[in-house]
Amino acid sequence: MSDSSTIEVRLPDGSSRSLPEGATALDLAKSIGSRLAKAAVAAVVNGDERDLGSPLSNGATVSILTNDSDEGRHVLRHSTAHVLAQAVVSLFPGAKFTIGPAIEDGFYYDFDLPGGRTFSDDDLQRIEEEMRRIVTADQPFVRHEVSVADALKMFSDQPYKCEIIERVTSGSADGSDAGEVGSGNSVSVYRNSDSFVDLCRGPHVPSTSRLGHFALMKVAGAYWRGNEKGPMLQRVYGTAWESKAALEEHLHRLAEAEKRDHRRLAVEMDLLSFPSELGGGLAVWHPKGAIVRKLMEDYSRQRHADGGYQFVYTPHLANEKLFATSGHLDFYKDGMYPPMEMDNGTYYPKPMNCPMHCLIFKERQRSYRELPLRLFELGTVYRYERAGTLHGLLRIRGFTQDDSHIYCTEEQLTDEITSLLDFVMSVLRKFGFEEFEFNLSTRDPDKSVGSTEIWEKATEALRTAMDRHGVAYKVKEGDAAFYGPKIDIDVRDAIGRKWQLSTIQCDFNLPERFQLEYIGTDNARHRPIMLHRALFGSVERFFGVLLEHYGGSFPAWLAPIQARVLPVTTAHEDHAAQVAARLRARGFRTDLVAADEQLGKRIRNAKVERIPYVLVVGDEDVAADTVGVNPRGGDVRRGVTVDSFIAELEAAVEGT
RNA sequence: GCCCAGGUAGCUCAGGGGUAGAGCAACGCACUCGUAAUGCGUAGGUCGCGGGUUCAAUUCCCGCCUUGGGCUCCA
Repeated sequence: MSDSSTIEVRLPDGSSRSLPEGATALDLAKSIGSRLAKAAVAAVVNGDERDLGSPLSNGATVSILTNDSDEGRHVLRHSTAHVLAQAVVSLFPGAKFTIGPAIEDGFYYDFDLPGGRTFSDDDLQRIEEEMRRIVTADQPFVRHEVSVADALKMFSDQPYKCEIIERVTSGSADGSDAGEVGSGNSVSVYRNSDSFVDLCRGPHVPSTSRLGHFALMKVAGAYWRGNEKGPMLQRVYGTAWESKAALEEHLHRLAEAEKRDHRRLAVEMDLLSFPSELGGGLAVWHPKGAIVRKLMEDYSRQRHADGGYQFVYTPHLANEKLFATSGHLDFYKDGMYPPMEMDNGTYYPKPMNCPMHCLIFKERQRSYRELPLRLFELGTVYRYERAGTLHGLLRIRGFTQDDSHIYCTEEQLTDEITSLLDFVMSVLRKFGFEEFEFNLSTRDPDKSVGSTEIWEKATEALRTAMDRHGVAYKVKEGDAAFYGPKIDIDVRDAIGRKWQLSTIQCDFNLPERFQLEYIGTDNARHRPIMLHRALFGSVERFFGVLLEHYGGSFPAWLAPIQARVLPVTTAHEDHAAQVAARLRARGFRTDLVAADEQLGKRIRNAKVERIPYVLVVGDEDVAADTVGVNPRGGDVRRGVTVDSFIAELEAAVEGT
């Protein structure tokens, strides 16, 4: 088919196309269609991402990356990061630039500014203006392969780039370095003006004019290579999209997420607060937050009772000897509150409940007939989180785990984990989560206890359980806790964000340390295996996630107030009070707001408070024993009998 | 802990070297109203805390506390 002057390339749909020899990926895109050529940002040639300007070879399989695909946006963002670096280098002579990858929804670039200078918000504006100038200048991104020696010369005034080059070529690079430059004896660089060249593996868009729908978002500190002891760099975050509309949509999504911020909603809805007098990372629950929390906890207790768990309570403090035995003082001391001295002993607030549950197990001799023994506690723990990491309810210092420790035999392990997966998903579904992702964390040989055999057995049990369920999972190598492998379960919330909530962890360390034993059928002593598991994880954190998931509009069964009764005028207050009393008698959380203000205002207030049902009673309702029902997110219905509303509310509560 | 940005009335925020302002909320009065903000009035602040510069600091400078965004860490 092809002679010396044409080449043949294969397209993703299986078809082939002839092109003149020396044709580039862009030529290919143009030959397919002008719209494709316009949207093209890079190409995938035989599985590798390449610039559009790269010549194609005969027989290559080629697909064009367009700017509205994830991969295409990635290229777009990476190129925009380069423009950011170029702008900073031109505005801040002497600035050292380090790395600047594309990330979810955007990109960042880290800089080391001369004299430890930092960026201000004004700087960000100037940088953005300079970036727009560069985009308008339509500078081509031109790729060059250069030898390591030449690259080192080229970047002689850029120590961070030299470090990356050296690490890559010495083979000690990790993934992020390889991502910057590629690997081998030569490195690739991209030049897009006489004054700016950056080390990069590519690919990039053909020219800066292909960019433009971007915004710089914020400036933050970041350590070089993420190392706390390394230099603190200035990181500029930005976002970039293929079109103005996509950029605006993204900014809109951010604004929407901000409206759902659980800290904002917690104040607006009077749910809880973090008084500074109390200390960082410690919350107090106001009545409306407390009722929701109680409902969550009651539900959890009910499900655990149904699931064969036994409830226990343990104290908040323990003698240091307990945490020495459990190993927390060896492995977890940095995460613990400082000790207090009393009665010639040293006591610590507990960072976990497991050691105390082990004491309960150990308190008397156990038989195999008791296993699996499932101990459950809503146990409040205290962890010393570093000040800069605290974040509303999502990261706090005092929190309550829906914590359980299951003691079982090796043979029971797989079954137990299998039923746990059901249990977890069933409980989470009750809270409106439908999408789950599973992660299996395996052993880190440098930070683990226990024999290889038992790690393998436990990991296998976790795998088997997930396979039985047919759930897909990702493996995170080396991500396990020191005491055993685990399954972490992420959920997607109503606006698609991912939260890690539940965890199921195998532990063969604590049974060892506490010398836990049971008597088997063979009348001999055996060591049980222990499972740690939490569904909410932390009740506080789960509450925060729920608040954002529902955007404050709790379903009827969880809403602090389920129905509010509003008399149209003071003349209707008696009837309104009767309606409210009837609802309360049926166990519904109901209140009444008297006619001191106009009806419209009171309805508005109820809506702002996200109350599921607003009931209006006026003359007609007094006469007919009815209410006007104004449901959240629905239409007003007049003349509904109180009894039928009660049935409706009952159904709404049951249904969720 | 480190980098950046904040801290002004209960909340959201404006202001700015000459001892402070709005909207909402609160309170009072009038209005009694059928589905998302009635009107008028009153009260409310050591402008985060401490120090410095100045005739004068809420404003400028320094330190601390605290909140938020990141880094690191993590439920």
